[in-house]
Parts: sequence; C-alpha cells; structure tokens
Amino acid sequence: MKEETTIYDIAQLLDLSAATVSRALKDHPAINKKTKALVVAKADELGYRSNTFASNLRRKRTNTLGVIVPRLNSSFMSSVLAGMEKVANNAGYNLLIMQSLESELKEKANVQTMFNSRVDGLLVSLAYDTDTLDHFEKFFRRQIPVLFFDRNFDHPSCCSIVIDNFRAGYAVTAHLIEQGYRQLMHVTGNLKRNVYAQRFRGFQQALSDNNLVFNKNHLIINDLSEEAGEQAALHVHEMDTKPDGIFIANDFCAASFLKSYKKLGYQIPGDMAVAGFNDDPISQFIDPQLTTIHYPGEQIGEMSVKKMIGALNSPSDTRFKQTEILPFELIVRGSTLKK
Amino acid sequence: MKEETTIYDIAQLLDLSAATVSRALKDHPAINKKTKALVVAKADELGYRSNTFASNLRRKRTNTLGVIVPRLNSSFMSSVLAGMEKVANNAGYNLLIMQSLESELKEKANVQTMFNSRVDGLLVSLAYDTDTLDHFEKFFRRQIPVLFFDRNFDHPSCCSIVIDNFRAGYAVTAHLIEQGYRQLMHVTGNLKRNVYAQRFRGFQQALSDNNLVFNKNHLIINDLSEEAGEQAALHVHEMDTKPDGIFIANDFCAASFLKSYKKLGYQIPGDMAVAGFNDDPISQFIDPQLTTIHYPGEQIGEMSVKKMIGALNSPSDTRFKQTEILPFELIVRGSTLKK
DNA sequence: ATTAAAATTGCAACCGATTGCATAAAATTT
DNA sequence: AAATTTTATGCAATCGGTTGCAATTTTAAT
Repeated sequence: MKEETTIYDIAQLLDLSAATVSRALKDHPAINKKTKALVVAKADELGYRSNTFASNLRRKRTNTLGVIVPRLNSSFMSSVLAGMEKVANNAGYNLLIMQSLESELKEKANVQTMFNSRVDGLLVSLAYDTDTLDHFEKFFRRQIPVLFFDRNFDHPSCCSIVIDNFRAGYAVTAHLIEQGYRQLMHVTGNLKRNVYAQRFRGFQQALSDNNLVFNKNHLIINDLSEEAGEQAALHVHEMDTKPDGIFIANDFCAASFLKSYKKLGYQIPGDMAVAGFNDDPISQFIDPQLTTIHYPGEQIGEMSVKKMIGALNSPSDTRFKQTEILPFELIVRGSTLKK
Repeated sequence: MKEETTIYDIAQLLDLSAATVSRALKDHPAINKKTKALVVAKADELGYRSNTFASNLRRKRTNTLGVIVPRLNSSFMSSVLAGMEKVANNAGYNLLIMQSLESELKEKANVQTMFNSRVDGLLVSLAYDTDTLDHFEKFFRRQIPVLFFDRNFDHPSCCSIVIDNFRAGYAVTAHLIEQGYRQLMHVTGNLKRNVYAQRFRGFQQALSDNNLVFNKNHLIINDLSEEAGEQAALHVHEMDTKPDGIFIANDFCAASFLKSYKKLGYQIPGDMAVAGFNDDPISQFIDPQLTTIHYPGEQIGEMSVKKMIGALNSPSDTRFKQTEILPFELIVRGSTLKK
C-alpha cells in the first residue's frame, strides 16, 4: 500500500514551507504564480490528494450536505437528488443521503446521525407523520442551516423550496369541473404536511369558486399507498351516491385506485374521472393514462442546494432565508376526459 | 453558537487525562468500569459528540462507504439502498451515494470523488456503457475493497453480489415455452453487462434445451428505456414472420413495449406473450399484468454491506472475496398466459 | 512481608492542513 | 540612495482524538 503524499512531502521536495504549499494549492492570492505552478505540477506528479479530515478538523467544516428524504424510490425524488448532486458536486460539496421511510422515528435518528457527522447544512423533505421540528433544535441552536424542500413546515429559521400546492390543487380541481364533473372527491395524506393541506385547500377553493359545496364525506385521508388506493376504491364502491370525479394527491395511489375501480366494473372516465399528482412514469402506463401535475424535481434539487450554499457562504444574507416557489404544470390525459 | 465539548473538557472536569477519556468512551478494556461510567455520564451531561475528523485523521479511516448506482429512481435500487443503509447504520458506517446516470464518464468522475473522499470501501453497480475497470485502479492499488452488486464485472480483487441471471433468464424462457409460445424473441441491454449477457445465455439455453433454434433476428439490443420499448414494438410490427413471445430484460421497457404493441392492435397474451425482469411496481399496473422475475433488492443491499464490512475488518479473510449469488423468483402474471 | 503479575492511567508524539502574524525580498516612490 | 509599499514566504500554534510505551496502583501469589 503506497503511502499518501502530504503537503509536507511537496514542501520538502520543492524546498518550500508547508504553509506555502497549502496556500498554493488553494490558489491563495499572496502566492507567486510561478510557485503555484510548481506546486501544482509536483502535486499532480505525486498523485497528491488533500486530506479532508485534517482540513475539516482545522476549518471546522465538512463540505458535506445532509439530505433526508422520505423515500428514494420515486422518480420525483431521484430527479431532485440528481439536481442536488449536480450543483453540490460543482461547488465541491458531497451529499450524505438518508431515507426516513416516512417515519418520524427514523427521521429523528437520521437527523441525529447527520448532526454527529457535522454536515454543514441539512436538506429535508419531511416524513409522513412528523409532528414537530424538535429534533432539529440542535441544528437551530448551532445555527446550522436547515432547508425544507417539497414537504416543509414553517419555521422562522428555515427556508423552503416548494411548488404552489394550493394553485396546483386548484388547477386539477378546476379542470375536473370544467370537464363536467360535479361530485368531486379528494383523497390525500396527512393534513399536517403542507403539501397535502394546500392541495386540499386548492380543491376546496375551486369548488367554492364554482358554486359547488364541499361534502365532508368526499374526503379520504390515508397514507396514499397502493393499498390505500385499493381501499378507497372499495369505499367509493359502497357509497350510495357516488362521486363522478376524484382527485388523489399522489399518482401511485391514484393508479391503484383507478385499477381497482375499473376492476369493480366502472368506466374511467365516465363513471369516474381520476386525477393524480406528481407525473410519475406510472401515470403514462396505466389505462386510461392519468391526468396529473408535473413537478420540476430536478429544479427543486438544484435550487435547494444553491440556496443552501448561498446561506453557508453568507450567513447574514436574508435572501437565502426566503421561501422559493417553483412553477408546476397541469398534464391532461385520458383519465379526466369530458363526461 | 455554543462551543463544542472535547475530551479535554471532560478530562479536566474529572481530573483525568484525555487518553483515559478517549479510551473510556470507546469501551477500551484497560479502563476501569467506574471510570468509564463517570466519563460516559459526564459526556452525556455535556452533550459531547466525538469529532469524526480528528478521529479519522488519526486512524486513517472514514467509516464511510461509497455507493455508486446507475440511477436512484428504480424501486429496485431504492430497496437495495434501504438494505445497505440499515446494515451500514448499525455498524456505524455512513453511505456516500452517487449516481452515474448510466454514463461511464460520470461514473469515472464519481469514482474519483469517492477516492478523494477516502471512502473505506466502494460499492458499485456499473453504468450501462462501462467498458473497463481502469478507473478503479486507484482503489485496487491501495487495496481499498471494491464490491459490485447486480451489475458486475469479473475482477480478481473484487467480490460481487448478484442473482443467478442465467437461471433467471432460463426460467422466464422455459415458462414461455411451457405456455405454448415457440417463436421467442429477446430484448436486452448492452451485452458487456453481465446481467444482460447471462440472461441472454439463459434464454438461449432454454431454447436449445427445448429443441428450438435461436433466430438471430429475434434479438434486439437497446438501452431498455421507455422509447426503446416503443421502437421494439414498431420493429416487431413490421416483421414478416412475427414472434409470439418476447422476453424483455427490464420491466420498464417491457411495459412500454406492451403498451405500444397493444396500441398497434395486437392481443397480449395471445398474439404476443410478454415477460419482463425486476418486478417493478409498474408490472402490476399495466394491463395485462406483467410476468417477471422478482429480485431481492433489500437483501442484495444488506449482503453487500455485510460483506464489505467483513472485508474491512479482516482484510485477509478470503470469505469476503467470494461472489455471492442470491435467489430470485419467477412471478407469473397475465401477460404470459397459455396460448 | 515481599515479590510478581495484572489492572489502570498518563505522557507525549502523532495525524495533515490551516492561518494570524512576522519576516524577508522585490518593486515603487521620493 | 533611502524610505515606503507591495508581494511572497515562513514560523509555529492549532484543530481533537488516538496509541505505543512507561509509570503507577492494585491484586494475587509466594
């Protein structure tokens, strides 16, 4: 096993001090160009790689950003991560990625691990059942920036990157109404999560703007899983007066509903129009294809990391504390065609 | 910003040396139980967290494993990662995750970054077009363990965790034959990737074992993307003598094929039986549901990290160099019902 | 009581990069 | 030519935990 070269080796070979080598390697202005060139050349020659620990130890920074997501396995999240990685890499940051698996408990453990790993900043999309931000207190106290994307929670010291879930929910609902559906139902997740609460608000507002009354029995709250979609279908099947349109806050669950409801003998659209959310690939494979909301995942990822790095570089700049709202797009497909 | 407590603080408060505190905290056998208890109590009280950098710097280990995957957004990969994370966390390792986005170039860059971050070991599933392992040379030379999972490449100093793709390919094909399909076609990815090469071999073997000849025109090699599935459907549509069964080495592509082929007016199964690979959730949403191979993603992840940690703890133990082959499962669904 | 062995603890030198401050050398001004 | 400024480099302490070896204390054996 070859020995690592250090700045001391380089210093000795070039008859310089380690300090100069260190400065040369990071392009410090006080170092002569020729010296820099020499040092860089020698470093290359020896296959030098900077020892991050020594550097981190001294500078008290890790150049690592922590990322906690509910799950990795959605095309949405992986676009987000792709976007994050791109920006982070370019800026010399690494990502430490963990999944909470939608559990607050796991999320807490993740946050603790992130804290112990001394990430410079934390990017989080909250788990399904997270109630409080208490577990982030450690970060707040030490003023380590925490940023929420997609699933957020208002807090004075955190910034968020989201889409306008209210308007998106409104757009979907308005579209359903415009297509002639009047008895609308809504299936969504935990209303403590901003994304679901706001989509629901959008749903309600669209109803009321069109002089439709919201029927409390037309709201189902579940975990938006595949099984939940199935159960929702069964539930609707057993309703006396059935809705003719349904807006489900997640494509996967919507697809599951659609599949199950079809199986029960209903026509889609016609008996029931179905709209989802997220523009998951699945929405194009199911028959009929699913009307949904497209979410700019990659952009959300890029923006999040950019903000974070901005905040790290100039902690006082309030620009980096502001919530950013990115645009969405309504994608109309077969599942909501005219009645 | 509160100051961090260090072992020196604890040492001073308890009138001990930093060495003793250090040893006490890591449960060193030479330290008196009472002293240990005292130290641990004080550490808790002060909210002490060990400084990883100082420790890494001294011990020349990072307790971090690098993971490079082609893409994060498949349910398979995210199960793998979930499995990896579980085991890694329990053993006190962190994961540094990157995606190659199926590009050798990006993979090379990732490997370099991993090297610079001094991961203790590297877990890789190769990109679609990776030709050589040259970019891993740095790791081999320094004897940093590299392990391949799923998509591997034979190399004396690497161990692999895979399923038996040959037998899986064989099983799918034999099933199609058993259902009465005779003119079988195969769509797969780059044959440099073991997974695809072996599935193809399994396909061929099953044919020959059933006295069927393999027709060279019945092999399509593409990137197994959604578009590729569409194009394959068009291609088959234009063939004079059409196959009656097709085995596609990836569910996503298979689903896309199925959808497109149906659209062209064919019956599935009947005109064409379709089988996929991976047991992606999509396979249950498409109509008819897709026959496929179930892959134990989580187990692959767990096993990979276990092996890796084993190799790190006892570098000489050859058990950790052995390739591990995990079981798969043939899942029969509607798309390949009897002719 | 003496000696040998075992159990604890401390000393001090690392690990490698960073940085405030001082110094030396070169360039510019007077 | 002397004084001043600018530019370039070095010194040495620091970050916080780890570990080989020595020193001390306790326990066990003779």
